[in-house]
Amino acid sequence: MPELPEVETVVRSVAAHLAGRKILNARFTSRFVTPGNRVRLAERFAGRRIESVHRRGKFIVIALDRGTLTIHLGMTGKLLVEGEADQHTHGVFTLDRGLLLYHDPRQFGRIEFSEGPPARVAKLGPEPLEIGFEEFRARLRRKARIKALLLDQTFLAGLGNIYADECLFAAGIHPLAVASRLNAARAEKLYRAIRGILTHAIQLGGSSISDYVNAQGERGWFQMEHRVYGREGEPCVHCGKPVRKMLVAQRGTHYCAQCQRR
DNA sequence: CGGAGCCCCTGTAAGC
DNA sequence: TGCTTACAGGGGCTCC
Repeated sequence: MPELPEVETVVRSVAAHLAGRKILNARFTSRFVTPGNRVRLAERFAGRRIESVHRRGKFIVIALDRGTLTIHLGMTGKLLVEGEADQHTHGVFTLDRGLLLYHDPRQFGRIEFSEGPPARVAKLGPEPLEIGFEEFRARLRRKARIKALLLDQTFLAGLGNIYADECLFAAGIHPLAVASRLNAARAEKLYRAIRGILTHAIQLGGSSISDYVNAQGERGWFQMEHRVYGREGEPCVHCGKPVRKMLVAQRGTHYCAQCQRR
């Protein structure tokens, strides 16, 4: 489940490999990952030079000498700089030195080309690691449940289900708490939790729950630090009560009913 | 505006 | 044992 720390890790692990490279050709095989005319899409990339690789939210944004290549990993997407194509490889970029493979069994990811800045990226909210506390607090003035808001990419860009649960637990805030009713102290706890957890997770190379790996095929280690995600029924690390799971915004939500208050 | 529900997809695991 | 079903969740969509 690539969220901000995983995508950041992928970007860091792929940047040196891609910097300055020329795309000789591209080939796509999925009507889901690359909707529309796949041959025409591939033609857009042929001959282009890669100028930079950045992350914005959960998007990988690759600036070309003309246009932009934007990749979203969805649930099971992987970018790999080595290895061979198999039945789940839906994108192959042949470079003037080496290659870039896009692997995605569930095909929830997307590979897109845009002339200018990608439209999907323009709609994203602020970066969680760049936003200041005052702006964060101002954006919390919404009637939505805090968990739903954290998952909303127009609120903040990059949090997903795992880190939303971990941040709320660290801040002692119940997933169903109404965002606008969080006082300044609790809002600041959440703000610090988001910064701390994302930073720590990036340092550990992200969370490898099932099959997430970086571009070199290496796993992350932050899953060892999860306090509530995937721990339903296990004792809370603070109070010992069993970690509970419920559905919020159609997502499995892990929390401690004792430690997290509305 | 907010939320429920459905959809895209496939590997894995649980249930019968 | 083997088949069927549920689940995992990022994001987009419609409807209320």
